[in-house]
Amino acid sequence: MDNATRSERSRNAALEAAIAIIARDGPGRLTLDAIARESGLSKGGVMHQFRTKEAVLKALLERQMAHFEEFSTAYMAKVSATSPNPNLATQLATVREAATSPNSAALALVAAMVENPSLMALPRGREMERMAAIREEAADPDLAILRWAGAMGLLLSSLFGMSPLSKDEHQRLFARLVDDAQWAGLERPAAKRSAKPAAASAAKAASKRKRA
Amino acid sequence: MDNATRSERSRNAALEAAIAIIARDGPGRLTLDAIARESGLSKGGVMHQFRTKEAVLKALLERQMAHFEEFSTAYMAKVSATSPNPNLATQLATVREAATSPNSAALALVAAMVENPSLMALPRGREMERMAAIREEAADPDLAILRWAGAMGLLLSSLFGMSPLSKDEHQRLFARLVDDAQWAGLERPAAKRSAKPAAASAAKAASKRKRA
DNA sequence: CTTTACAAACCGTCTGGTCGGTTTTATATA
DNA sequence: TATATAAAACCGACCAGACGGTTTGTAAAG
Repeated sequence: MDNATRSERSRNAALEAAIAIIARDGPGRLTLDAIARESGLSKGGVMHQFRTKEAVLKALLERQMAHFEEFSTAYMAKVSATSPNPNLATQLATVREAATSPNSAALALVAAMVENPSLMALPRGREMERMAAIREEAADPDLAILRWAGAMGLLLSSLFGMSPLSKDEHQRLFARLVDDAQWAGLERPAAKRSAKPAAASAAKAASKRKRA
Repeated sequence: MDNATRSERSRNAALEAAIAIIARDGPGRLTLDAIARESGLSKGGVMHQFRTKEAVLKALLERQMAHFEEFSTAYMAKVSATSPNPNLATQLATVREAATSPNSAALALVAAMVENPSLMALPRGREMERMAAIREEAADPDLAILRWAGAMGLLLSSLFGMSPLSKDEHQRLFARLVDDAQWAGLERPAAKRSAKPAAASAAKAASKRKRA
């Protein structure tokens, strides 16, 4: 086996093991020894790939971010032509993806924040860019953010193991969040002037609607 | 000093210390020694009040649940007469309260899930009841849940230290979530029959206002 | 005098990290 | 092609400190 791919396989095995441990035993049980046991590597082997535990967490985070970045850009390419708010659509789809896939890589977030909260700076930065993009394109920025927040609520509360919702409900709620048509009724102007709330902006929104 | 109150003061000091540690250093740094240091008690003293670390976590959780329970019932009493959906209103207000107060007792949740995810069963159970109540009273149950999910998204993402929102934005978004008038435009029937989406159901929802 | 609240030293285990050595792969030379 | 050599991947014993928890002792409350 090629040396580079050997390394990569080991790194991968370690990170997969880490995620499995977090999902099964909780983030508090994520130790270097546990990773070694779970991955089949020796502790020395793990330490050769990651010089410290923080390095593991960082790699986990970056891996997860890269994964969703990829998903995002692919989805974005699909909808950017047809949707009036492709950034929001993409983010909602991405969050749904994260919430749906079992052993979601999003568990990396939990682990990072447990061990070293300052690691959250990276994902937070990325999140800010995305929110800005969502605001930018939205007829009603706050409403767009609230739809995004709704998706995050569904994701995080299930990640926390405290979501009281069934799979079906989850799916249905996400579907509604994604569907622009269902939110067109109450868009409000971007602030600036007062304006009569519902009627005017609703008409405006309806006129530019574009459904698949 | 009375013996009972002496105990209570110690217990309290330990729990306060625990929350301070979680907020400052992250849940991974919450140890019995740290609690002893932070609270001024000796480790023996802490262990006298809580026989195990899990007992600390449990007490922390129960304390937090009791706190928000109290807030909830008080708020509920205020609005139950005037609001068509007092449960939703109360939950939104409670979540806002949790998100707003610094060193939110909600940090107990994070700590619990780190150390022993199964502890989340208690809050999850309580949450299910609340969601059921919200659904019950809502003209458009899914929309109500989504408003609740939005609030949770704002809370949890700031709890995670990954909220990109400013205080002002936070406040404004919560205000909009709470304000029923801003959501009246797009209510949809409780499923059952199909119905023409926006216009018809909006009118219907408006007409039936209060039913309970 | 008994019970309760606390202190402090202590114990076995686990944790993150180090280190010397072994095996596997890559490269150079003949 | 065979061989010597360097470099990378990997192993597993080891270490110091931190961890959850126990034990023993003491002062205050009842």
